Order: sequence, then C-alpha cells, then structure tokens
Amino acid sequence: MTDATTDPSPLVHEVLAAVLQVRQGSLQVLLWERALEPHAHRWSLPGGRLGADEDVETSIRRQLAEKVDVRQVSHVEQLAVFSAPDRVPGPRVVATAFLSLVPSHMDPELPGDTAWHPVSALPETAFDHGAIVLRARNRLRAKLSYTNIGFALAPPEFTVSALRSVYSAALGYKVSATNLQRVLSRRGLLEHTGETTKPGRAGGRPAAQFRFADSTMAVTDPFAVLKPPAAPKGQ
Amino acid sequence: MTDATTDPSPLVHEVLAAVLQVRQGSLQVLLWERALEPHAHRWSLPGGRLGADEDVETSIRRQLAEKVDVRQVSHVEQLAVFSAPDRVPGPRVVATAFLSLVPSHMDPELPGDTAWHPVSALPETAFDHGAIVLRARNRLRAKLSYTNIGFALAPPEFTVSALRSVYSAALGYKVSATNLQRVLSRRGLLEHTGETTKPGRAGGRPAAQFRFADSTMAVTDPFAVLKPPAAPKGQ
DNA sequence: ACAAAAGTGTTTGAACTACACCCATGC
DNA sequence: GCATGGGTGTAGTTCAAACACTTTTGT
Repeated sequence: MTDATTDPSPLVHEVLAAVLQVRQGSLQVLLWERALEPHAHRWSLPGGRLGADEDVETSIRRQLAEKVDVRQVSHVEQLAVFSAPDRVPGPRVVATAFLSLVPSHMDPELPGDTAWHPVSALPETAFDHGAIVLRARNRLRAKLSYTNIGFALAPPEFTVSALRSVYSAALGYKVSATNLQRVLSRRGLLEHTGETTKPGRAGGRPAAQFRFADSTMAVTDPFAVLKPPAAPKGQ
Repeated sequence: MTDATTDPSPLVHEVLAAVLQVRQGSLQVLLWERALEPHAHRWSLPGGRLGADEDVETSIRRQLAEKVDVRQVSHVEQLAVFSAPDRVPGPRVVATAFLSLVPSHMDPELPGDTAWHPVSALPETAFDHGAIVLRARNRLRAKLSYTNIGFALAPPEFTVSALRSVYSAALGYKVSATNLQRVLSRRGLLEHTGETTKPGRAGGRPAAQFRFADSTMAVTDPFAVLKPPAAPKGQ
C-alpha cells in the first residue's frame, strides 16, 4: 500500500479550524492576520502542522490552545480534507479542516494578530480559507436543525429569548422563540434550572432559565422519512 | 504555517474507498486480500498513495480504476480522515476515506485478489478498514433519507419494487413500496419512462418503469425544522 | 374464475408553524 | 392602569405510515 523507503512527493499535513461564535448578534469566525508572505496581511484560520504523535483532532485542539483557552471550545468536528495540489504555494500541503464552536458568553483573550470577523462579511482570506469558513457555516446551520448542537453555541444557562438570538444569528434568519422552545422541549433537550431573570427597566414577565440536558453532540431527528416499520403492538 | 525546509515527521497520505453496492439482496463492499505483511490475508479497502499532482478525489478515482471500471462508479464523496498515529504499523500514514457507490445492475470484472463481501458479515479486515466500512454504511443510510442518493445505487431504469429491494438492502429493513414511491414522487425525484415490464409466469399487473429525474446528488429534505419564516402572502 | 403483483385512495397520526391569548413585572 | 416582554393554548398544515382496495396481468 505504501512504500516507505522512497518518498517521491514530500507532503505536509496541516490542521485548520474554523472557530465559530455568536457575538454581537452575528456569527463570527476567529482569524489571524498573516505577517509574512505568501499572502501577507490576508486573514487565515488558526492551525498548523500535524505532529508525529497525534491524530488530527488532538492536533487541532493543541493548536487552538495557542489562540483560545481550550476549555472555552465547546465542540470540535471534522469538516473535510482540502487537498488541491496548488492550494498553497510551495511544497505540497494537505489540510484537514475542522468546525469548532465557542459558546456565546465567552470572550477569550486573543493574541494581537487575531480577531473575530462576521462570517457574512469576511475580510480578504488567505489560500482556500474563505471556502473552509463557508463550509463550516453550512455544516453548523444544518446541524442546528437535526442535532442538539445548540448547546455548543449557547451559554450554560439561558432564557429562551437569549437562545433565540443565538439560533437566529447562526441561521441567518429570525427564529420564533415559541417554536424554538417547542421543538427543543419536544425532543427533551431543554431543562428548567428553576431560576428566573429579573426584567429590565421596561418591565415584562421574568424569564425562566434553561439549560441543555446534554452537552455531547447527538442526532435528535435521525431520519425523517423511510423509517423502519413500527414494531407490532405486542412488543 | 509550515516550515518546508525541515521535515521532522515524514508522512504519507493515502486515499481509501469503501465501494458499496447492493448485490444479491445485501449491501456489499469491495475488498482485496492482502498478500504481504503486515496483516497478510486480511481484507482491505482499495486505494493507495496520494500522487503529487492530484487532489484526494482525483486520486481515489484514479486508484479505483485499477479495480473497477470508473464509469461504473456512480458516486464518490469524502467520508473522513483517519489519522491515529498507530493506525498502520511503520511510518506514519494518514488516510482520507471515501464513500463510493456502484449501481446494483453492474457486475464489474474484478482482479483475482478482490471480492465483494456483505457489510453485515465482514471478513477479518486490515488496520482500521472495518471501521471505515461501517462509517460509509452509516453515511449512506442517513443520506437515503434526505437526499436523492438512491440514483447512485439503482439501475438507470427500474420498477418500484426493484427500487424497494435496493433501499431495503441498503437500509437493513423492509421498506414499503407504497411509501417509497410516495416519498420520492412527492419530492419530484421519479419520472415515468413510459415503458412497462412483462409480468412473470405467476402473472400480475405489468410494472411501470421509472428513472431518477436527476443524477447528481442533491439534498431534497433540507432541514425539517426551524425553517425560515414563510414569505408574506403578498410575495 | 382465481392468484399474483402493481398501483391508488384514504385514514390516521405526528410534528411543526402561526397566531391568539394569558401571565408577571416596571412604571 | 398600561406597556413590555415571557409563556401557553390551540388551530391549521404538511407529510409520512399503514392498510384497504382497485387494476392488470398469467394460468
């Protein structure tokens, strides 16, 4: 399968993460500004070379720790491999891209060359990193519908209207608070904490606080159609 | 991002494909039997080393051509990267795994060391290839529900009951022909060809022939819930 | 006529959207 | 009181599963 004695095409494997967070009402991505050529001053995704003793997920978590406190990263998942031979100038570099999420209440300290940018208004990006960000956003949007991945975007406790803002920012359209609560409750994803928030100066009923019942990603709406036949009543 | 002048950890990138086909009423995968150590006589996925001038998809298509006529491959998509440092003995090998499909009416000529095996009864597999096959099956099963990927498993023209067999084999449970036709028709995926088949000796009504309206993968049931608000009536 | 296989009509139920209405608070 | 924001009740719709029934053939 592989011939280790000769290496006709030296190859570097890098890992990259599109770190997404809802901030200031919009879905944003963490980028750093390249100081050096190639593509100096363009914005690129955090990441780096895959180490000898780590798999790609371990590697991206390690490399993210240089930009963001890892404990603030609530979810990491593989997106895809980007491997066009000319995707970066110079020697061949194949990248494994990740989708990574940070809850909206976090505000990590960032290195000076690093900043958040709205996904809907990206600055000039390096290499194929812009395409990776869009793939990440699409994946997130899809998963908001059929998994519990909202837990990774929301703070540990939240009101329904706060959660509505998070979902609306990520999806790019207004979500109804009523229906959001219904859907997530029906699926058993939401739990009351028992706490309520005080209304603002304008008054209004105090809002109940919720949390997500589970904080590991799970598919909650497995396949909508072509389900297996129902078990006979005797079962 | 990468330092090309030194290469502390030589790394090989391979591409692997789980080629799935419905044959003899079950979902099967194409495997070849390794002649040499390591893992001699175990069964492994077709694939090989990524070439210098190709991306991973081009590479897997090229390598599959050595086992199966490429024109018979109806669908190829990335599955995931497998990168555990010890996933194969010896020098580091990172793999990009693919899901690949062959329509059920094809019966490609195979090399002598290659054979189809039911996914539900795999022989002893090499390395992590067994896990890759199961991931491929799970991906296929999920996509049968919310995309038109059936086109890649079915022959160009088929009766509803033939299509039912294909779906049943892939999903692992009996699918109702009635409901299958309803779901696919409602989504506009099926077209009448105008032809009908002759009944067998036992009689029965002649079956209408259908084809899939589209032969490129598309999501047909985008998100079941949290849809964007309906456009106002005036639109 | 009868059996067999294909295809349609119709009921039931689940799940989601939309909207009306009620609740609890500040001023 | 009344405005404001939170929460529930309840149609109405869509979509899919289940099953009865009709259609069209071979024997």
